[in-house]
Amino acid sequence: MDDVPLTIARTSAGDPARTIELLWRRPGARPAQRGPRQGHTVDEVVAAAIAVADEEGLDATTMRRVAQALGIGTMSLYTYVPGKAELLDLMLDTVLGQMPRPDLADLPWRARLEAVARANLTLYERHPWMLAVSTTRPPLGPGVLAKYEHELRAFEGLGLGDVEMDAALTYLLGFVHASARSAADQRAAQNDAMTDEQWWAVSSPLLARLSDEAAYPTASRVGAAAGAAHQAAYSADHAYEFGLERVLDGLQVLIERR
Amino acid sequence: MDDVPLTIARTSAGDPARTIELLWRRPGARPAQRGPRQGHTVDEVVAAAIAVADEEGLDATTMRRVAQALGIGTMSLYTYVPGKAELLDLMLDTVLGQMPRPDLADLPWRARLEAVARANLTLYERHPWMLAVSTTRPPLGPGVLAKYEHELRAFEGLGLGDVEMDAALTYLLGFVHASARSAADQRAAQNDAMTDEQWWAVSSPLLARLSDEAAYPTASRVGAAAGAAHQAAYSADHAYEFGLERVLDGLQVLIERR
DNA sequence: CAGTACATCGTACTATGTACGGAGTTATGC
DNA sequence: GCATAACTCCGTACATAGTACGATGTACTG
Repeated sequence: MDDVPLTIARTSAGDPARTIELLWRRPGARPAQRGPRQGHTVDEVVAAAIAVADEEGLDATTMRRVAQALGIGTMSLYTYVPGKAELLDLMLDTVLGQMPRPDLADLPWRARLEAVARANLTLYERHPWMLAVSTTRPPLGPGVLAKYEHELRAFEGLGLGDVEMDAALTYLLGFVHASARSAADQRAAQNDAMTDEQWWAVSSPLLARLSDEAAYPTASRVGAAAGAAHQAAYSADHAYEFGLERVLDGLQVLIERR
Repeated sequence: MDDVPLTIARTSAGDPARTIELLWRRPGARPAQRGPRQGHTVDEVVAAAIAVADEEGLDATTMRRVAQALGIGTMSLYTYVPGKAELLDLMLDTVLGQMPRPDLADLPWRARLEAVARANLTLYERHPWMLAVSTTRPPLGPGVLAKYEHELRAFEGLGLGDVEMDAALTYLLGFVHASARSAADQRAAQNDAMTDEQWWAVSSPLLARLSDEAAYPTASRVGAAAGAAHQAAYSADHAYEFGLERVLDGLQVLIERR
């Protein structure tokens, strides 16, 4: 505990110290002593940014847009956060901190892991913009740490070593992230539904190619079946359940070796 | 085969027909009949863009930068591709099309899947910018289709149904993607290595918080172990191997039920 | 009261994608 | 041969987004 090389990574190209300082800010912290009082708090800024991102997506979440939501000038925003990247870090940490964290201790391990996975999937559904954030390791803010603590607990008592616990959690969360991406893409594709004639306009060169060469027998067959499945409401959640079973079975093999 | 609802999704907000047309362009296709001949081909444009992205990252791969690499004016680029999003689609399809596709038929199924996974991981290592592309389903170009065909073949003979094959492949590729992201983040963090005094400046508020509250017992313990592991060269490939074993074990449980 | 700290925010700059139209080149049809 | 149309190249200008910089106003300190 006295030499904790907890990995510190950040999306921000700014000052790491300032990012951490903001992440771990306290409500009663010593405010500025002179000059006018700020009209908002960092919490309010972050909340406004999250609301805009949830409602309009990350592309629309510009400094101008967030400032507008708060009723302040764009450049005023920079008195709260040093830059956009830091704002993103704060947004991420905040939504992670807001996740429900029920006590899972009495559940069997598979149910615990399922609960963790489901909570993460729900998080992505509620905040789709998170998928557009590229880092797997945000800065170590209170939300990140509380989440990590809670989720690691789901792996306790399974006979895994510390590094294995981290790796197993990473594995589970990686799967959920991939599922969330896939589901989001599918929703986007459905929202872009094409008319039949548009579809034919797009597809005719493709179909010609497929017919000419029969170069893709397996892909044609499987793709057709998968495509048909994807038109049904079945798809995203079923794919998730399939994958989660694979994930849990894979972990079960490991756990039963202990 | 006569009503192939192959899912068509795209990163482009442009004309889907034009995207597909470009993806499936042929070298000997009928060129323009009038006006000066183009100085480059679409292939050359895409190759230049890939080279820039590989070398400098996706953020640096601006239309201006690609045009400069080709020695043409920025706006000339638009006579080859309608926009940046389409260029991205073309880049993606091209690198997928360039993947080696050895015949895996004589290998046992786990080795086949390992080969598929490793090829995908290598692809991300060679083209890290791919991680910044958000879609799980690029447009159906020749590269995407050839890759899909090749990879599905690795799942043949395992007793899986068509939809299951697609889901299993999705599951495997999702894992690889997550691993690639994690490895890339780690490389980035190492390249950002902080001096000891920078580290203390950043970490002291964090350590104070951890010490004050002992609120994160598991996270502290596991995070320390995982952090230490991550400082070693061990980490990324070991995490990948750990996860791949889980993936394969999880699939094995399924396959052995058939 | 003068000086300092601090909040607000307009202006201007950099960077990026691309609409638009001018200039030049090549083919077609009369 | 010429007018017209198709086509390539590309400069200019515009919209958008992040943010540096400094002017203005407010509140505290000695």
